[in-house]
Amino acid sequence: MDKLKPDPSLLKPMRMFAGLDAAALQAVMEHGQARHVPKGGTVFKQGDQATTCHALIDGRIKIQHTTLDGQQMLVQFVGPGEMYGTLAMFLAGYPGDAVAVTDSVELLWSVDTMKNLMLTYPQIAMNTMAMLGDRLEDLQTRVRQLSTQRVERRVAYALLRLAQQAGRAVSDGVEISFPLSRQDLAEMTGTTLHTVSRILSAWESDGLTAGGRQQIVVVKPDALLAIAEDLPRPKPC
Amino acid sequence: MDKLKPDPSLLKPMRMFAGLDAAALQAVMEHGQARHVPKGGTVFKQGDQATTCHALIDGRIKIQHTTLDGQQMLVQFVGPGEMYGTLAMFLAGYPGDAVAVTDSVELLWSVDTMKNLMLTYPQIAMNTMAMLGDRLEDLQTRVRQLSTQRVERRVAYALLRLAQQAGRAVSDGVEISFPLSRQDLAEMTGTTLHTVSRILSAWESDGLTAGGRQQIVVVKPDALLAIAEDLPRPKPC
DNA sequence: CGCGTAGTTGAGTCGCATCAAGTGGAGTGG
DNA sequence: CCACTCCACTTGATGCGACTCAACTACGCG
Repeated sequence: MDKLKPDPSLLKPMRMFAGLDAAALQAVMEHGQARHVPKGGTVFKQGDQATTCHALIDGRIKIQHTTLDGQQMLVQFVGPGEMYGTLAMFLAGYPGDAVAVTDSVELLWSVDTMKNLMLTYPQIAMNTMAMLGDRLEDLQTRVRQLSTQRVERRVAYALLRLAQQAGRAVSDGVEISFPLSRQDLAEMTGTTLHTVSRILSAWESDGLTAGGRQQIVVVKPDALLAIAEDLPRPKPC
Repeated sequence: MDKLKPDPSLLKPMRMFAGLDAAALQAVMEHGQARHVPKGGTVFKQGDQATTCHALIDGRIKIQHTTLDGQQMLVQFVGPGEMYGTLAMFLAGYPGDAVAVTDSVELLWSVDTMKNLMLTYPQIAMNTMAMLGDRLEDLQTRVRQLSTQRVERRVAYALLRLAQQAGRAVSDGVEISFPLSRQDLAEMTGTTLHTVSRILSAWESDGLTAGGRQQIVVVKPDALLAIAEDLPRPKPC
């Protein structure tokens, strides 16, 4: 909860505030506040009255839903520069939990403040709609995959996506740059940790991936892509 | 493509234009145009450059995605008073096909016009975001169901939802008021028409539903609800 | 009357969830 | 420094839901 020095240039690369001039960015920044969230800390909880919306400066946050019967579903991983909790502005409460998977730094605004900013600078509203549109497309992709694709394909797709969003080049490939458990992958792809574990074991013995505890390295992205797109598998070399 | 008489009061009950005064509604209406779409007619096609957004006055439209490999997915049925094709304002092209399942009447605006209206009347943008938020919630429900629930539950849920949105009271229950095939239900719930057919046959012989060709009547909504929520099944009466 | 489209129903198969142990590394306390 | 205890992960065995393949029926329309 440390108060950090505000700096409008932080907002510059954020899609939500694209196209705003320096004065507007200054105004936005003045209405928000920065804080630190420790690893494992909760930013907001599912069902809570939505009073704030958030932008991640550094770290990684996961958004997770819990159903009435205890089933978990991982909605998304949020990286630096991305907004989260914005949906709550238009709904009764937060639709999921937000938990820091690594130490994180975020900016936050009250919902009322952000609504006023949107009315003052309609461009923010337009940008937000574009972001919501993208998320709708994403979710539709996910629905389509769940409806029509095998588990292995979905896991391959999820892993490639994570590598792209949060990959870090290492000696033998691209490593997901934050702790990611089999359970997380299972919740992202709508399967069980058992099945994910089996799939990763198989891939590992084929040399497609490597990794350890809560940590995965994509060694052969092209081979994974072939699985994700259901191309005929190349020679097992 | 008949030109129909514009009437601002048509917009009054629409969520997208909630909170606008008469003058604003008048302005919105003046920029749009009405037209007729015959049953089976296509309003827009997936991938087309998005140039228009739409509101349904009367009839029923279905929004459908087609994947590269030919798989179909039914995204939603649109009823009178609802907007569709709005998402396209923020994306490259229309994310799906829009096809009239009955003779329909719609209003349409060009995307540029609507964007200008949003900048002039930011309330429209706020309302649109709220609608997008609801759709996101819907899709998340769908993802959750696909991940965790059996087919029968999903079909029961879909049917109840349709009955609620587009139900018409008839002598022996509530009838879905537009032609709905098993294939449609299958595409909505992520299964095959075979499985849907089996399920409906079973329900029909238990007296939960009735129906014929492209037509379904919900006879015992409470029993269906029990299935949708996975409650212990009551006595087979 | 014949054709096309919508729906039904059976048999066979298999992907994946479920149940059930068991392993190994990381952190903790003695 | 070593034993203890989690917790993430692995791996086998088993069963079943639902997809696939394949006929077949019935309705509606020209």
